[in-house]
Amino acid sequence: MAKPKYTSHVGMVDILPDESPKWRALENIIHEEAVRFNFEEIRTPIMEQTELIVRGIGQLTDIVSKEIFAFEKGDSHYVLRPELTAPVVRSYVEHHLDQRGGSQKLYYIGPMFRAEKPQKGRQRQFHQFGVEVIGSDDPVADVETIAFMMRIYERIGIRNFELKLNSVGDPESREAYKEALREYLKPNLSKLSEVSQKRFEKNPMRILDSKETEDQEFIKNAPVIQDYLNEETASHFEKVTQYLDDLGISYTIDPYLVRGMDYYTRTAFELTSPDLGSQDALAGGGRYDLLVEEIGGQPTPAVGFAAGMERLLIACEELGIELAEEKSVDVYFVTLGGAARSFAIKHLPKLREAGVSATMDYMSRSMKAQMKDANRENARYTIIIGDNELNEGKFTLRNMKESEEDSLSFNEILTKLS
RNA sequence: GAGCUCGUAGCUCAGUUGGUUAGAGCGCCAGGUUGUGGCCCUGGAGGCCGUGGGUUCAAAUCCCAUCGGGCUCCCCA
Repeated sequence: MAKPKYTSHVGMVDILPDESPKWRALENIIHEEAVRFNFEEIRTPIMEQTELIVRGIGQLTDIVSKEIFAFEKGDSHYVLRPELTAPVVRSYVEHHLDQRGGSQKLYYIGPMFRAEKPQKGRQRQFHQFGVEVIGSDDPVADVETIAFMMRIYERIGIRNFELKLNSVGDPESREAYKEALREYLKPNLSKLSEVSQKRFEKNPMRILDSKETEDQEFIKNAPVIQDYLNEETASHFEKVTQYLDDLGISYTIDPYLVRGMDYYTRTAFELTSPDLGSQDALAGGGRYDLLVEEIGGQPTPAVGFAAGMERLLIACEELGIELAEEKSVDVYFVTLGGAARSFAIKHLPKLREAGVSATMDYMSRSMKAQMKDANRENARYTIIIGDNELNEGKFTLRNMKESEEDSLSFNEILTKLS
């Protein structure tokens, strides 16, 4: 097939009419559950200042170092947002949302951008939904965040997954642990992979997350952060696990779980699914108690997660879960001749005002073609209008499923359908 | 950034050791039925065989390059 002159950019896909209903169904579920959890929606711009993303996520992360779409215009440095935690925190600080009182329970749905090579479950423009609870230190916030995430999958019917949990420590225990880790790795530093060596000074914990083969034997026997958590952090983590147990949410503790963004502290979690292939992370998140201050606000604890919507839909596909109902329309006007067409166009609004979805042929086609179109559109009823009907003021209402017809006035039809 | 693999109609795919006007199913349009959809029958439209170059009397088919898709590694949603 010859390539069309214009195509979408690599890794940026159109959501076509056959696909969009399931997206809307998913969005509706997220909005509904958010209401039940009393989370409020926040919408931020697609672009942010480059500096915010670099500072927020971390200079050395993969996201910032190689996956960002950035450009300049005049003196401004724009970046297409690769994730939404840093932008939401920016908004929180910029608009003093702390002044609304209490903790802010925010959620979002929207497109994100990362300049990666696309593959299954990975696009350059993709969609996430997520939650950010800003202002609470309480393990309840961690667990409610996780519970919201799990609730979405539960409601959709995706149950085949693993929730991995870890604590990456507060600043104090983290420093102690990093020191121990450096101490442990130092003798073999030159044997580690290049990436890991680069991370050694600034972020040795990411080494634990390494998939490089030469790193594995050192990771295997590395000290575990749990042994370095101070009392407060350990007790926070224990409360999180206890609440999760109370809720019947099962998880596995993975002491080497380290997430891709530098801002995480204490609770970290990740949800993976065997139905996804190699890009198996459905969702991930954790606490980021230092980020608000890093971005210029008051020291404020926070926790959140982000979930990939394409990946969720892939899992649905694998599991045979249909999110959207078949398309349909209540009424299709089948018109014969100009008078019938002008009658139809005048009466469409009356049906719609009554809450009945209604359409008609736009192409002046034969009756047979109109009936065929009505069938394709999955119309519940056709209203057939010709000269006979117009003269008598009675129209043929055809039930398409039952293949039964009635002769009724328009008002009778309106009453019957609304 | 690296590897593997695939590009033929809107979609899914045939196309023999290179050999005349490149095919099927589905979908689309029309007719069979001058006022009735789905099922059926008939017909039609729709192809620079991804693109460029090479080999050959002859290329969808062989070779090279290039672009695009899919999958994998890395990393992440």
